[in-house]
Amino acid sequence: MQARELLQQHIAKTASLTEEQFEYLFSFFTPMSLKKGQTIISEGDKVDCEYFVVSGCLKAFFINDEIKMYILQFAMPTWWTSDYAALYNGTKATIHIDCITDAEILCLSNSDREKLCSALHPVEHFFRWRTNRGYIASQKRLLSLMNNDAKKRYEELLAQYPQLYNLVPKHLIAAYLGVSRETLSRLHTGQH
Amino acid sequence: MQARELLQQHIAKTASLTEEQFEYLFSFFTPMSLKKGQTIISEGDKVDCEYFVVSGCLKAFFINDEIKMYILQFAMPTWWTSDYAALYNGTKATIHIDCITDAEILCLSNSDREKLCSALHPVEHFFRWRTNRGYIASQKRLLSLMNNDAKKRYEELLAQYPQLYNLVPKHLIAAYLGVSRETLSRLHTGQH
DNA sequence: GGGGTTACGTGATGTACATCACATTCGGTT
DNA sequence: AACCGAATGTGATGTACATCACGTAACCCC
Repeated sequence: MQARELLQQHIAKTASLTEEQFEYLFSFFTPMSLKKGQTIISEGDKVDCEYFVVSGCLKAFFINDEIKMYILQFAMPTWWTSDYAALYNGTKATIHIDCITDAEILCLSNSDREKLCSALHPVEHFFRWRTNRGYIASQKRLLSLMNNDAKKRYEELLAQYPQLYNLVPKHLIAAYLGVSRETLSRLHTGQH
Repeated sequence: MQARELLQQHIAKTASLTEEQFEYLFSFFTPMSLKKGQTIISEGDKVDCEYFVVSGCLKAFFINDEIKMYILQFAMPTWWTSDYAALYNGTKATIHIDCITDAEILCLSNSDREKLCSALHPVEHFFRWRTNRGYIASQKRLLSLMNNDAKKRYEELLAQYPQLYNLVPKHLIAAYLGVSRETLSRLHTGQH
């Protein structure tokens, strides 16, 4: 599906925009094509944009002591990603974002988003709802991390996103779950 | 400080409302006085409202197998709390909220919030920013939970909210950090 | 298509934390 | 002041997971 059409349908789920309004909104987005392994944000970067994923899969991750990696988010089509702390506070990036597969994305700068939110009430509504869903998902993951062991978390993840099993290497799934790759390899959940 | 004044100042930080607009907004809030130990939301309840804390301290927590408790949030003055997953999805509550101390709160129903967001663009802006800050804080906590040991998390919590040390019992702090009360008691961070 | 990097599996061992058990202290109630 | 339950400290022991070490299989890629 075309980037434009995908974004339009995605927004239409929570906000009603006229064709003209969407045209205006879409004019602020910059499309980009990315190769597997390509970096979008590195720690220490100035962060200007957030990204809407059209195709492919990105990962947003944190690196501790240049040794351990923790994945905050796998970003798949229709998902948004960025270093939001850096983007909203105007601070330097503390996380990295790169491509797990080839990907197409749409970039929206922080200032353009704010301009759009001011200009079009429905757009502000859309972004409130989007953040809201992210917040709720994040709270849920927090609880799961405190309450469940590695095996349960793995099963939950695969139940919710079965496509991850074949799409991303296991050591990245381990980094998302917060366990070592060796531990993940020993779980044996009955999947193949 | 009066509830009304506190809410007004709180909102003014991110949205400009005329006195008249704020008057309209405030008319949708219902004040409540609560006693220490009093329950606001129990697991299984229908959730209609979110709550703005005027004074006192609440806790939002999850109970696993009727044994273990995990605290999602300590809600202090000018903080908002509810079971947002239940509130937004119209599902039954999966968490509990009660009072750690006597407290005053302002209640806003889900439908009234949506009504206000539609009627007043600046109010929608305010709620977008509020959720945004919550999302960023939640991501930060997720990283801290994966990346830091119990002692480091305890020190971070006390650095950010020193008042918690004397305000809430240690076993609740342990439940927030995701460790047992015994482990917390053995940390010895140099605090008093 | 051989060579090197990356992914994955699995044993041995170490460690942070949970759990159980019990003692002690604190805070509120009559 | 005396009491009782809640909160806290601390030892002994168990366990989930990390870490280290090594082997093998899969995937690029000149």
